[in-house]
Amino acid sequence: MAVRVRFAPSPTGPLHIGGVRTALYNYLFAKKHDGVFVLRIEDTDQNRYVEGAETYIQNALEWLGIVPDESPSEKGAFGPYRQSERKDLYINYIHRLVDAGKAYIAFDTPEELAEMRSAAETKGETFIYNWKNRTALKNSLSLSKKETEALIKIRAPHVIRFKTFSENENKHIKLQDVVRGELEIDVSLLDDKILMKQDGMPTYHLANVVDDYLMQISHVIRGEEWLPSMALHVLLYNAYGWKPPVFAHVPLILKPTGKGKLSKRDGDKFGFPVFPLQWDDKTPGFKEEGYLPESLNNYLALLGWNPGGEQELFTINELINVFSLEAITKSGGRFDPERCKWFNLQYMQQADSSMVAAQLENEIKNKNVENSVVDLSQVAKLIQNRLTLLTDVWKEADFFFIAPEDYDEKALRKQWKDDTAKILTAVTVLIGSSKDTSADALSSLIKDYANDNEIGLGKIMAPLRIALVGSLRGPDVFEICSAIGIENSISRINAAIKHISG
RNA sequence: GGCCCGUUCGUCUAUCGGCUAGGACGCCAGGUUUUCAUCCUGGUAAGAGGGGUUCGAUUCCCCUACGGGCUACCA
Repeated sequence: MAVRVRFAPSPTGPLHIGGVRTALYNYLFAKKHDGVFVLRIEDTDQNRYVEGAETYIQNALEWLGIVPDESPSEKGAFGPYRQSERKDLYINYIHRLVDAGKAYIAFDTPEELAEMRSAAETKGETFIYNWKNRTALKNSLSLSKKETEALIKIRAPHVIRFKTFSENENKHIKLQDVVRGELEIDVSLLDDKILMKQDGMPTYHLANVVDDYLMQISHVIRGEEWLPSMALHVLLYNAYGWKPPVFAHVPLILKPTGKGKLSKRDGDKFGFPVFPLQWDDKTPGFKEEGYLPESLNNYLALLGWNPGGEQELFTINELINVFSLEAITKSGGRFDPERCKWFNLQYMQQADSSMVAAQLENEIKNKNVENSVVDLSQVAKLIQNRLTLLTDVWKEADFFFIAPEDYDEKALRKQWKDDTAKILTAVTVLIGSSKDTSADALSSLIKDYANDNEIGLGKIMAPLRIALVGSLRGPDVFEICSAIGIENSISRINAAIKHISG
């Protein structure tokens, strides 16, 4: 059987990190089996539709490299891929169920239902619209055919409900889930879910089942929040006489600490992104925070799935190779920002340094910094292995472009001695006369000088660094010297001497 | 409240009845880097509790506890 999977978000906001992982698993599974990965937009709720969300979802998947084979923008043979554009189709399928006596028309208003619910609650009971009370409520099962037709004729607001379970049927059905194994569900406890809303749009449940069937979806890989409705979905497949797909419910991603599902607010609270890309002006995404998509994929893949070995770093192709639904974890996983960062650090170190140079160029442009002497690709190579996030570049390289204006007090107290000014002045003379300005040449020049004059290298290195950088940080001093140029270095040293000693 | 799912170091996880319970993140300690970061080495730390089944249970079953999800004319 050909593998066809789908990722089916609703466009109610930015794609969440949990959604990203679900999409990733679908993608990996599809690619592993030479299958097709479908993106379907589930926009049946017109009230919750958010402008720009669909575009966001597509952009985010593209950034991550989890690109669908079929989607609203990448047409396939099973479109349209937006549920709002498939309305007529659903109506048709819903009426089939009504005609077959497997669904019915209900006239109860939301207010009436809410009232019954709260009435039941005050008695300590739960109101469920199902086989026990459906004949006592206002619907085509309790009303006569004439009454029903009359109501339809005057366009009385109504919904269509699924006759989930009837008294003479088997109460228990068995479900198969790849992740969880066999589940036995008492379907007499289920309610008669609404298939078509008052506005004529189908609900998620109906549209989802019909689309998965029509789009020939072979495996449904989705979040665990759908596990409770799996029985209903299987019942719907049965009602149509369709063979259900294989189901795999993946565990949820939980907050780093505390309780519950990871939410947008957690990102704000703990200072890490929860969306792949920036959504509104306030909330930067993983991209803007300097995470690489490969690293996010790698981290997320391993949060809730594990191939069994001790390997941690996987390219996307390696992930595709070893991915299996059976190896998905059963329990929910906490999102660990620290571990996520560690993965990014690994990928930063392996990245092409031209990416670092490009980022540097952006920063310089954004900050309106003048630069005519410093070679960006040289600096990129010097700082690359010091970066955790791509956006760390400025933090690690600012001093290459901007001379220090003040100097670290603590470092000065410890490292700046009475004779430092004299020694550094000698250093300026030395490097100023050197024809070879490579880091190696400067290094041996200074080391020879220290040797010949019996000056401890420590008396030179730390002050020199302070003079050039402003504090005790950064790559090798001579590399810095060489990168910013001799002229520049000398003027920084003189400025420091003037500022500190005199 | 009802229904469903889950439970191995703080976190992500390995183990598919026989282990001194392995790895990774984090943390701690050393080392390299005459700075800082990276990096290297070592250390820290776990089978929720109680019953069974078995020669033997982290692994299989039951109960309890705890955690999570669902319970909309939302997905």
